[in-house]
Amino acid sequence: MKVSRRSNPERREQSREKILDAAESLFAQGGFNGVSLKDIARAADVDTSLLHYYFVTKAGLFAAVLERRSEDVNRVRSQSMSDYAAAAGDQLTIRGLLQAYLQPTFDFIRSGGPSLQNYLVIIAQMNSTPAGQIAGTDVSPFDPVVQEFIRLLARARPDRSEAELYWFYHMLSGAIGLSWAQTGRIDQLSGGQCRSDDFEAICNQMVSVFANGLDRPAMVR
Amino acid sequence: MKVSRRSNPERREQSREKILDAAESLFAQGGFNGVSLKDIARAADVDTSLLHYYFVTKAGLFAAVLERRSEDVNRVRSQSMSDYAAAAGDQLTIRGLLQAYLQPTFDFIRSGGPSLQNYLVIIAQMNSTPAGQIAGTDVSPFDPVVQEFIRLLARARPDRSEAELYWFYHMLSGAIGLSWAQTGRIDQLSGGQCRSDDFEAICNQMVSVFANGLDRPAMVR
DNA sequence: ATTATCTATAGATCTATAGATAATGC
DNA sequence: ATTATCTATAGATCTATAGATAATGC
Repeated sequence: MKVSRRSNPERREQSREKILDAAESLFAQGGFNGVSLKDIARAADVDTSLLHYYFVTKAGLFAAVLERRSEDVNRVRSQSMSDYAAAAGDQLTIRGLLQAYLQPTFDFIRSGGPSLQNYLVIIAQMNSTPAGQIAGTDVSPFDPVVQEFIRLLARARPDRSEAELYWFYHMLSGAIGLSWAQTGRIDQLSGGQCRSDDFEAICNQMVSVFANGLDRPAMVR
Repeated sequence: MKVSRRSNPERREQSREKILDAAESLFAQGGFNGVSLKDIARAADVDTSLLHYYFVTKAGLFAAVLERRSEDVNRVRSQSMSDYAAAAGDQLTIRGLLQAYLQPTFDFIRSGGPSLQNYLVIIAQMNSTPAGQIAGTDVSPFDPVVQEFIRLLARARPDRSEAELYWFYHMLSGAIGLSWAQTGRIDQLSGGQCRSDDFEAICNQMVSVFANGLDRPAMVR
């Protein structure tokens, strides 16, 4: 009956992933404090002590969940933006930039499956959570890419102040976060005309509204 | 030493408020599951059992916190919108509507003190939380006012589809929620050029960007 | 007499650890 | 020999309740 014979690195990797998947899914549903290690262990079909063996503490496990996917998202975004910046040269437009910033992320979500979606639900919740509510997870791993985005915005619209551009990002970020959170609220409000998981529509609408939002001269009456 | 002599209704009211204030503040900081009844009791300077006496369960206390201020916010918004609608008649503009929807809320926040701000932090967190994460608090008390807002948007822009307007609200709602949450993230990103508690700036920027966002014809290339 | 408040505690659950067992390494 | 996994349990904490005490009501 000993069909397994997985190597130790294999066992380690597979167990870690199994635990991270379960944790990701449950943290997305219940938040950091709404889920117990026992819940996660049960979902991953291992014992609680194994979570401690690999991740030491609950906060360590949560941090590992966040770490696992942040690089991928950053890479996709960063790549798309620098491609666009290179192609556009001096002809940067807000619309083009927004498209380059948003499109690949939403494409990535759709192709990334439920794990990535759970990850983004967690990110979305953290995004609207006062810093320091969850121990040791205050810094945003996306900051460098965001700063690059804002630098490019400034190149496309040199007439706007930095503060205006940061506020613009603040609003955009709110809209993105709410979209990632997939709360189903807009589905209910609209009586089914909009669906929280219709990322293509969200992305198009977002590009359109925010591009227009910044394209006009500042403070038009 | 018996200086007190407060009537029973007074004692009841004052105790309830004291507990609700403490709960509001702590729930805002830690979320529903990040705070214990003992924490709240300590902050309110009463015993845990008194929380059960007045609110029966933890979920009941949370619901009471939400209930206490929702009417005020709704009234202020509703009033401002109908005033504007009456004054503008057939000349509704997106900018005017946004102003009417956003301005009084943000004014209210500034004049409302820390309790109202704590309340809105909680609302903001719930807004980007999957429905049903916290027991018995799935319905949004703001829905009727939101629907009224969207009806007026449709009157101002009859060329837009309902779905577009709902998506527009979705984005606006994300931006509002993130602002209420006061996470301090934009402060850090902008190196202090923007402040999460500068509600006047937020409101102005929001009116400007979102008004332009919808003012142009749909799907301009 | 009734309402508000506190004391004491049950019963469940939660994170974390020590130490045993099972599998792989070579 | 080393690494992965499980058993068993400590110690803390959490929600909730039963029942006693203190204050107000009239």
